[in-house]
Amino acid sequence: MGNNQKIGSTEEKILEAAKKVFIQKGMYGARMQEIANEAGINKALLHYYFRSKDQLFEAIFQEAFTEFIPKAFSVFHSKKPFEEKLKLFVSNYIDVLTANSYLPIFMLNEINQNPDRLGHMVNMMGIVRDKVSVELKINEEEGRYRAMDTVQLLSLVIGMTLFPYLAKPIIKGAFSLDNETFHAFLEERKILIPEIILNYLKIKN
Amino acid sequence: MGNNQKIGSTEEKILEAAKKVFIQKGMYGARMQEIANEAGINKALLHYYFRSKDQLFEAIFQEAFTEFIPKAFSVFHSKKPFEEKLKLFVSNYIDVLTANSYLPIFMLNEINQNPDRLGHMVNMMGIVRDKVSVELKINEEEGRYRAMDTVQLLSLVIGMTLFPYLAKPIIKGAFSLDNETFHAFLEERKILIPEIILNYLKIKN
DNA sequence: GTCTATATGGCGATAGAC
DNA sequence: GTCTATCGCCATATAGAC
Repeated sequence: MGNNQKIGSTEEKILEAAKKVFIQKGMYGARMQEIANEAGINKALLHYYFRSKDQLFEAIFQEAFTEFIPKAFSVFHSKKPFEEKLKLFVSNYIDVLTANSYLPIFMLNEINQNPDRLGHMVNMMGIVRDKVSVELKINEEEGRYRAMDTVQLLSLVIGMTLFPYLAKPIIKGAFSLDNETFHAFLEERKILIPEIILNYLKIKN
Repeated sequence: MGNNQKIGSTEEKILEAAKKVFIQKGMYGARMQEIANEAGINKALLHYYFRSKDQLFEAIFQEAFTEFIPKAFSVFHSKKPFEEKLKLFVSNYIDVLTANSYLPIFMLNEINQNPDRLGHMVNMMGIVRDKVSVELKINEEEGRYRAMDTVQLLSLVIGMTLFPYLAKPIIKGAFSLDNETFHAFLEERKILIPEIILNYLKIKN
């Protein structure tokens, strides 16, 4: 393992091109010819490096899974206080998503069409839930937070954070936001989302 | 216009089958043969009723758009107080989604791959935003709510509500929820989501 | 490793009998 | 309206020269 392919190597050019086309068109909409064009090479070379379209797709999909998701959830493994973790997660997640804005809808769609692809993600999310559970419990027992189900909390935060990327064309179209305004809209959520959640969790004196 | 095709007519059987297959596999993953099998008829009949695969797809897509979306957002045209509208919207939206749980990921994905398909939705969402804006403004001026951007509010509520349907296999898999538990999880959100939003909006005395 | 040329199969679409 | 048979294309995949 390890990313010690030369930068600019043919294999890497193929992976870049395939990522772009697969994410844009999906597994069935993508064409091997288009990937070859995008990579500036011949169609037959794709089969030389990756035996089939399926295997090329799987390489892209797994790469997204093993790099993207862990990066987004890494904060939960730190030792910071819960409120800080929450703020950092949202902020960090928004940055990662902004840099890969077409990845989420692609991944969700492919997982829905073939749930077998879930793989390791299941374990990772389970660990995140357990860690968050412990912190919620402590805060609850010490009278700072109200009781709240961890799965609800996580899915609310992730839902709020992720949605603008999934519905980007709808939001931009329906509310006539240009790129700059849309970006500002996303940035604002780094503050807004933790604020809303913490405001609900915290018991007022 | 008008749904006065006989129930069980060939055309309706085709539409049912096409809806099922297109939603499951997407535009490019779907096969005309599979739709024909699902409808219990011959492949050639599909072309007799709908000239091409594209036109059949468009029929399905537009039906989802013109029935599903307006139903979900109809509450905002009523005269109830804002808090009630919010609660009804979330509750009603969850019911509509539960009855069509594979529709959202399908629609979002197809819109992302071809944003031209947005069509009328743009106008409808614009109207919803304007109505909500007015109500937020009144509540703000009368000192009950803090100031909040309408697009943020709408996208937070929709994001929280929609997300479990988009990530259904992930949530069920990662947190090992069976069907019953997952359904209870969804029901709980009818209360939770409005509570969180209103708790944030309302200014405490 | 990289290319051109070609094989192979599948899919959307049509022709034409009934 | 509904079927069977078939066309024509295009996409994946392979063969084989360089």
